[in-house]
Amino acid sequence: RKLLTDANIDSNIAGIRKVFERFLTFGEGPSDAVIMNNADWLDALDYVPFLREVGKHFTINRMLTFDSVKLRLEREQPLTFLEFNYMILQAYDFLELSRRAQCRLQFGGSDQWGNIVNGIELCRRIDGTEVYGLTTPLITTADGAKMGKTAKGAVWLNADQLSAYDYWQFWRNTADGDVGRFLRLFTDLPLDQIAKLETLDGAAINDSKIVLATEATALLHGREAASDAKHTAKTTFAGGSGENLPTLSVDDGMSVLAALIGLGFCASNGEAKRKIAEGAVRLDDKVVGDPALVVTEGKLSLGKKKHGLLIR
RNA sequence: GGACAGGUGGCCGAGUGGUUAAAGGCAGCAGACUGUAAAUCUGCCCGCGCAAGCGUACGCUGGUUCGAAUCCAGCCCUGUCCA
Repeated sequence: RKLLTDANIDSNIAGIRKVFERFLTFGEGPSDAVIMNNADWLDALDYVPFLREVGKHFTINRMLTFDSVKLRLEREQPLTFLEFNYMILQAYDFLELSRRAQCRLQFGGSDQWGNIVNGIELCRRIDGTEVYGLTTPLITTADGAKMGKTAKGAVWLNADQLSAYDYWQFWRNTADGDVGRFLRLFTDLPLDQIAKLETLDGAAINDSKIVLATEATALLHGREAASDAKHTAKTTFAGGSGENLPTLSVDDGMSVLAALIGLGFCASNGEAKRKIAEGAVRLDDKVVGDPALVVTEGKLSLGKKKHGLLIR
């Protein structure tokens, strides 16, 4: 595991906060959310007192039984003492959170189960407080892959990394078999409505995917951005040019290659040329065959899904 | 500190002097088929160039050689075992 610098950590905290602000209210009110930094207590720890007060509650025997440790050892992969301690520190975090902020529930992916359970035990043993854990299964797609990959890499929640339109497209391209499950997990729609949506099959399931995309996008980016994305997709895929597509203002004499790069569709001239040779590039729905073509304005497309507007 | 093994393209992994911009797999992109799905098939997959070609690249720095990912030296890092 890579060690992060303080500056990295600060920017990560800021990024996480930005995303969570979509869903939570941060502030001073009784039910408002707070972000706490475990460096506040971990940095101040004295090793020996920590071992005496916290370390005595952990047996190696028990730590070795947790999957995170057991699997590493079974595979004969190295596990440093630093990493081995991670479980104890996360348990201690729960204790501190329960003390400082009356935190009672720790929520995480199922891979965090061991860490969470250890925190629960520690709170009970040291303070006698009763705290709880809740884990969710790791979400995989119908074909068994971990979620988190999309056409452009990770599914970023931050709009700077992935626009609302691209986020909408991610959900729009959900595999058929995932639609019902994802509607339940990632939207707030009533369950009876979801039950209806997931009975659609064949081409009709596309309507369910549009609902999924719009609802999921509305939660993260707002209802308006979701509607815009839906509208853009509709006009774009119906053959017209949606007005919310990424745009690029073209300079005089700009080549189609430069335009493809400018829109972020291709990483290099070489890639852009290859795509043209493959017949993947279209300008106003007409295939572009000449890499030297000078573009002025219109809708530039790479493949079926990537579209951008060229403006003067 | 010692012995051994290893560090190759986003990842895994082959390659032990020229035919190596580097096998194969995964991931990714595109084309066909479709429903903006899945599966399948096909092509692509370091950069620049229309091209011939050029430039970079196999942990780092030097060296040997006409020629090095491949050989040599030193260093750094990782792992296993010993102290």
